[in-house]
Amino acid sequence: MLRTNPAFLHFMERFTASGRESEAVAIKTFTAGTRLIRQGDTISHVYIIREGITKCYIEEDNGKDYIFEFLGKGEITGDLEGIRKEKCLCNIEAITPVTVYAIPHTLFSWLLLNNTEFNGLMLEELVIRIRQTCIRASYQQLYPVEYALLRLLALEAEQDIVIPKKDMAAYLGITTRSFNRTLKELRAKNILDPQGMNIDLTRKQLEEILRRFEDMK
Amino acid sequence: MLRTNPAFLHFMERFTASGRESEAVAIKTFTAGTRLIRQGDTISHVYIIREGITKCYIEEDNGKDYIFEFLGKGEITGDLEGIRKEKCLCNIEAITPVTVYAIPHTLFSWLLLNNTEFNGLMLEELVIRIRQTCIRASYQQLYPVEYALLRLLALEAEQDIVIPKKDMAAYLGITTRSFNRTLKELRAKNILDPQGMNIDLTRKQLEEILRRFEDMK
DNA sequence: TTAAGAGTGAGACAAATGTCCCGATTTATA
DNA sequence: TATAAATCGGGACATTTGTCTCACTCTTAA
Repeated sequence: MLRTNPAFLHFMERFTASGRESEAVAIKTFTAGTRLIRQGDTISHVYIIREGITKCYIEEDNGKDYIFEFLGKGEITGDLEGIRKEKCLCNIEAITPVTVYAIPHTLFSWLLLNNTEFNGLMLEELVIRIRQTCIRASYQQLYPVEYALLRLLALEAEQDIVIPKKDMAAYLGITTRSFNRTLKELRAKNILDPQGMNIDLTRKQLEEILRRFEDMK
Repeated sequence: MLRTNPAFLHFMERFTASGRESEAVAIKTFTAGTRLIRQGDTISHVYIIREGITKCYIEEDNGKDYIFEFLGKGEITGDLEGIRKEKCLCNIEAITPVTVYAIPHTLFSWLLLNNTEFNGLMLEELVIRIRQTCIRASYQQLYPVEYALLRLLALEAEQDIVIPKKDMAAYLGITTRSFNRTLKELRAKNILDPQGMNIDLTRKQLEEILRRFEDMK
């Protein structure tokens, strides 16, 4: 849900500290609500998030949004477009103030080709992304919304972040109305029986979720 | 829908023809219905499809299947597990007789590290896979089934292949009942050949249909 | 302090999808 | 060929999700 990549971040810290080719790397900041990348645009840089949280989403022609992931420290964006020169697939929007390393495509390609460590990190990142995207797509298609919602709440509690309802709904691919309804049903049922839901919830997570329910009242 | 990767296939043809390290590459065959890879297993080889069509799908605990893609010539599978040593994410099942190049993980890793062309092909493949998975997940979540189904039929017609209904439904993440119902509705709207599943439309006609649907909004 | 406006939650209804089941058709087998 | 078994399409109903709307709260500005 909120993905991070400490290894990538660490690499960039070392790389920028070591002068030389790293001069091309700029640091950019974005205020909350700004888009780092706009769907359909052609871009010339890859970003690696140094600080802050963004959402990665597609806007469909019918006006609906689908959020793929929330990206935090060390996550890379614009990489798909850096590898295959195509138009941007998703929007990347800052939901907190964000700082990034901006890497020009030329340097990005050079790193992929000449820096084994960077190349390996990139491969791993892509693999993780595919796995998570597949797991989520399947889960959301084949289980009732109630399950997916509960799982999302658990993740949110676990990572100790707060995501606006609108964004949660967009992440689940449902309307806020459905989101509210399901939330209400979960409350009414006193939720529990996580085992029946096939979700591993710790007592701590459950308590956190319940606490948040109270706040939502 | 049916993905292929001619560049990968071509690489393998050249590679196996050139002796040397390629001795480790074996050719395996599978009859229709057999699984090349079983979800949850630990594997030691990566496969590149030389001939035939497979389906790549997750089986959820509730017994439902979700098909991600149909994979044909030149597509690679087991690569995620070759890059990060994890248990298999998906099942890969032959739906026609299939022949593959079986590459041991040791050689696969070696190629990634030492063969720039192979590394590049792998990166591109992963990028394409992410793009397609994202586009589809979003589309299927945010548009009515009718749209997704029609699009699927168009793809099927375009690629001139026949996919069993059960698999089509699993690809769309719906039941066969829903699939049949939607099909019937499309027919009632004179969108499809009333004969049944066999689509008798040219590419051009299908495009016209899609355009009309856009207008219907 | 009040009034207009934005944002939010939920009721009522509509539409979409799943579940259960039966009868028709096809396939397999004696 | 005849009969049993399996498969398939679709009707009827239940459940889920979306749409529209309104009432309520919370600002903000006069």
